[in-house]
Amino acid sequence: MEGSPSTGAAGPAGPPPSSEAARALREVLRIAGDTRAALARRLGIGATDAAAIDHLVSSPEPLGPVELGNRLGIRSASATTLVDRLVRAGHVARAPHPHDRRRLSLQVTEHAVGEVLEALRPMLVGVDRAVARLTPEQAEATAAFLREVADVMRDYVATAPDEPTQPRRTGADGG
Amino acid sequence: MEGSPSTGAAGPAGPPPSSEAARALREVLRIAGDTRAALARRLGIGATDAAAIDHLVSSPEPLGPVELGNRLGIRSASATTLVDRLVRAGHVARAPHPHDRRRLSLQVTEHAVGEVLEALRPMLVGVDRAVARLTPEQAEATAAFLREVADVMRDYVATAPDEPTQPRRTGADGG
DNA sequence: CGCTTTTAGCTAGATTTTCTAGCTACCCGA
DNA sequence: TCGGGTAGCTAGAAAATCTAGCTAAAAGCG
Repeated sequence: MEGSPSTGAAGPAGPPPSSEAARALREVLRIAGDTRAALARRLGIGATDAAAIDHLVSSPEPLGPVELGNRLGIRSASATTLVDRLVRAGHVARAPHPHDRRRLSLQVTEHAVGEVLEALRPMLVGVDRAVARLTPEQAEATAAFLREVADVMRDYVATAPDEPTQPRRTGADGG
Repeated sequence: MEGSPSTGAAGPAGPPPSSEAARALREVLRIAGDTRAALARRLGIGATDAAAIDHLVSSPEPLGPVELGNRLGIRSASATTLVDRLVRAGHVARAPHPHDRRRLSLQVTEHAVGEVLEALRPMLVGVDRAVARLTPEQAEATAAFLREVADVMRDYVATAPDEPTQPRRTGADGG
């Protein structure tokens, strides 16, 4: 995510952009971060809650609170509170895991899925319209490109430190 | 953001996917939301703080706390506290606006820009590598497609409500 | 110019969210 | 059966955001 700071903040000696495609992609990634907050506002919930529902509905296998917290980058205790919130709001239900009695299988309610789809519709419609403008060959090349980008981002997220690199300082010490 | 629940959760009778490209794009958008948190962890700051720096470095015109808060979807009071944090951490400096003495022009320090670029490098390298695999024609089509997607998302963010659609309930009332 | 309205930024106190620390129940391998 | 590791939860502390309201400066208008 996060755009191209060199052109925005550096002086006139900044390096030339590698390509228009890379520039456009970075812009997409930057705004994509903002769309999560926009979805949360449309749903009337917090950004983390919206991200949690997003993960739950798009994961091929059911998740429990701890695994959900890992994907969101929050602690297990925070994940428990998060799930409490989602259950209280009627977005999620706790179900037992079929094989492991320690675990829970979090189920997004049909109502919540419908709400999310409805809130996302304007964007999904616009995306489909953009896709429709591509020729089959262009669509195929774009899909392969995007899958590669997704792999890169997945790896970026996975290799991020589990904890902050410094103990989250509140005050200044060096003046 | 936010994946394609219909194809993931529906049974075998679900509608065919609109296209591989759309599916790949939705995956990219979903993961892009997570990369913001990953960047924040690498920088040792909060997700909002990382998003703020991102906006500041990629905005063509300088921003003040209030406008920054608008783009992040937070209140002006929270934006003041956010800027306090960033200034304390040495990531941002407050500078006077040249024409309007009410306003501030927030400047990202060179050190912070360097840190962000360093933290993003693995992803930017991977993106550039993916772009390099495209032919010039494919790159052009992809760039046009991504610009259109960015426009759609910008509009999606802009048309989101300023305030939550419901007063952020904490407890259940019907149960 | 003087007056009113609007805007940018800030402070104070309350609310919400996440964190650290630690606990129980359960799975798995020796 | 025993011991290590994992999933989920609770309690209290810390951090982030919010609401309400303030001052100063710009902008509009007689």
